[in-house]
Amino acid sequence: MKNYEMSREEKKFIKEYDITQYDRPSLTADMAVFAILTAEDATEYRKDPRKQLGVLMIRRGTFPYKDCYALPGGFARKDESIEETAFRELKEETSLESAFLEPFGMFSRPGRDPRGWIISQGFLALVDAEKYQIRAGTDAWEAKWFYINVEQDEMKKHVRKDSAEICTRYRLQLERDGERLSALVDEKRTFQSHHETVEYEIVEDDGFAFDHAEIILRAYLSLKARTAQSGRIVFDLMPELFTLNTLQEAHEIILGEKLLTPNFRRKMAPFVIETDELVTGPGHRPAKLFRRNLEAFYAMEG
Amino acid sequence: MKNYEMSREEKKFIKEYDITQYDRPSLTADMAVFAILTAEDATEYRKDPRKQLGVLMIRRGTFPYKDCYALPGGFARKDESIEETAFRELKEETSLESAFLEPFGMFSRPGRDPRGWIISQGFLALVDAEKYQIRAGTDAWEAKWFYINVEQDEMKKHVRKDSAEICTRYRLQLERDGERLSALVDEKRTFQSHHETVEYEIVEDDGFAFDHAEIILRAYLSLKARTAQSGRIVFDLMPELFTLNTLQEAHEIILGEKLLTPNFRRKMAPFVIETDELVTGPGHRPAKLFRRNLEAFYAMEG
DNA sequence: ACAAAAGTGTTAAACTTACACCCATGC
DNA sequence: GCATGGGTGTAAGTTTAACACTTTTGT
Repeated sequence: MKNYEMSREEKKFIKEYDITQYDRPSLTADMAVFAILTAEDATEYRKDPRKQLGVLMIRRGTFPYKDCYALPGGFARKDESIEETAFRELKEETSLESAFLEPFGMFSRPGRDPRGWIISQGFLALVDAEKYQIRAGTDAWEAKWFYINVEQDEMKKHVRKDSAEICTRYRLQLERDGERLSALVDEKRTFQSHHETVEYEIVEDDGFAFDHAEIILRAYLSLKARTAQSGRIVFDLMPELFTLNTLQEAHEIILGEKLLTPNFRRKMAPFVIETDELVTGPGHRPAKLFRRNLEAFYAMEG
Repeated sequence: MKNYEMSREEKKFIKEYDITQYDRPSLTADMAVFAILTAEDATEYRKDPRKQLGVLMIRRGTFPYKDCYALPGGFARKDESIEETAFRELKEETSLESAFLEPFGMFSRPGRDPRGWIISQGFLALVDAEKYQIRAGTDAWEAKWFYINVEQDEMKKHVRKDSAEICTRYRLQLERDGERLSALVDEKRTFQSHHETVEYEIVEDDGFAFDHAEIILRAYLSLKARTAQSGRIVFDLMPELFTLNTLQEAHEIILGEKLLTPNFRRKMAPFVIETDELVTGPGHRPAKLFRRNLEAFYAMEG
């Protein structure tokens, strides 16, 4: 409901405006869909099955990058916003109706797609694996959950009086059922003339389509950063009811470090509400189920 | 340096691939350039001139939105990334060589540009006003600094057991030399089926081109959020040497609240280095100049 | 002298961290 | 019994928040 009204002159201008006279890119949305997966290791009595962070990949059936794995995603249409593209594609390719879905970066490096000038909005998507996992195996798009592993491989640091350069090499590895994708991505933070810039470069790539190794890495780093900050984001990986230990495991998997249980529980206490329900595990005390405390999430400033 | 090699078959596919068969958008980069401006109020002796947050706007000389104010920005070229577009345009339109420049959102709502399907990557840009301010008055693009004022106007909150809706109305006002632009933008956070979404809508718009009122608001909110979090970002609004009071004022202007000086100084102490230089002000003790402590910025993890 | 800004010190409250400990369960 | 995960308490250390206070300057 804008107050702006076009004059006749302006209407004429618009009518005669030829947008095709300029080069235009194609626009896609690519989703890095994460979930906490339960490893299908042989579990001994009393020992909980190990959990891991998983990312959803799609095997490409066509050129380019045929038989490589790519992120779910697709081309934007004229009559939708890029967020709508992302939701539509997520639904089409995974039949998931709802998920955490948030743009985290634009990928537009020249040459990133051999078909031409194609830019991509990267989305970070989080789903509850229990709700989803079953469908993944049965669908027709060759979707597959991979276990993801990111290691900080190496780091060079040059800090001088008024410039700095910090390079970090990340090793990204996806693995499942003997299939293995891996890549090395360099992150370069430069500080010069009092401003910081960050650049990424794919140094080595084995099995990923396009620049999707970089997209996955950056999605993961953004997930990790947000987990470290407030932890709120991790709730989006949980089902409606969850135990505090499940939540803690999710935090630990994302952060890559063990947390102290008593402290973790105290920190989370305001954001969860205890329910009457219990889950029994083999050989140990049953755990209480919790749900989100929406009021606490939205208590601030108001 | 990717390991991926194309087969002959694939090369043929690529050669025959016609990207023009699909609809494509035009892509622009729009920059919300912020700086701390010194208000040109008549200042009494001993009283420091008031400072305000400023945004750089450009008066449009052509349709559409002729005579409205728009953000600096422009169309992306085929052979550059969107970050390069942003830097190029910033330089072309403001002759600034360096600035903090970071993408913060993609704007792609259908109908946002009457010329057709045009999407825009929003950038948050921060510059040191002292370095810049002089050029602003003399350049040929009708660039102009506006004082920006954002008020949280109204808020509706409905939090139920498993859904929530929080609407906030923001009043955005830009003002300078008697010229005045204003807009109302609604923010709607929805929490449903355990996931949160955020939407923005321009409810009222007076003087802004396109959806730039929304872009400015979201850029400001992102600046404010990052200031509240760590405050590191505020250094990008400072010149090389600055007093702690200048820095504190910048924080206060962005956050819209007074801070306690002793606490602020303690918090900033690790990130600044004292220099020998002093600035004298009228009628009060001279202030020490500080510069950034890069080592502290990059001390973590390594 | 005095008003304005520059800058320091002191304390209580809040939060974080680390560790020690008890509980409930199924084999 | 015992290993495993579920769950609580407590004390030390650190950070934050609030306020009182001294210093230096130009007119």
